[in-house]
Amino acid sequence: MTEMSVERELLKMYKLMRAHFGYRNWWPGETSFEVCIGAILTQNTAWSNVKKAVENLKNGKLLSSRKIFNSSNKQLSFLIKPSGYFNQKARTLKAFCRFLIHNYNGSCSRMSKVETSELRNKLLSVKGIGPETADSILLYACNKPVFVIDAYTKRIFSRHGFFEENIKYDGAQFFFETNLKRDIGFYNDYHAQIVETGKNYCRKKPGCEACPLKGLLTK
DNA sequence: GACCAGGCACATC
DNA sequence: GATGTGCATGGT
Repeated sequence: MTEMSVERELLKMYKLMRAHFGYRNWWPGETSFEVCIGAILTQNTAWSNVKKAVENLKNGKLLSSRKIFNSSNKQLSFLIKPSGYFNQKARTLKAFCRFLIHNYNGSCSRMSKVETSELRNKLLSVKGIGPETADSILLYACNKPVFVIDAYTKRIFSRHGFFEENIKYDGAQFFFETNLKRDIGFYNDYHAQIVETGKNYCRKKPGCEACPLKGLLTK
């Protein structure tokens, strides 16, 4: 496939998903900070469970970088318990808040002023933040044009023949970022559409009958 | 009860 | 570089 036709195919897929699900208006969250917290809590976890954990943090008046940083591990892990992996995630939340406070005075908008690849490397240096979490924060909290890759992305686009399912994170990201115009709003909704498609129609035992991408399947 | 969910760090080969 | 394992809750 030529690069142009790859781009056309990717745009076609986006349009089909978008027509099916409508604009997703991602990421759920009232503030940039809440988006960051959600990005950490949703690691390998259903969003329905993350919502409960975030609600607990709100009700506990703990949804700020300094409050989280100063909370006890016991209190923090108890509040985020519904999202699973609560000990690990409590550590990661604190590490992120420490990072945010020490470098940007606790301000997400200040963090967002940092150049994209530099900020990505800094985020990746925080223990517990890997490529998907870093990119989710970059795109959805900091408004940077980075394409977020997840398990759904690899599954869907490998089934459609664009690459192998075991492709590396950075390889898949390079594929999308070189074939699609770098546009924050577009990347935002494209990833959201992928997640919606993956959740509903492209699980490991797929029920593809109603999938918006049905008919395009090549594998 | 098995399987999965908007991953990541670490050990081992 | 590839592969395996622990982390943990809640929905299907």
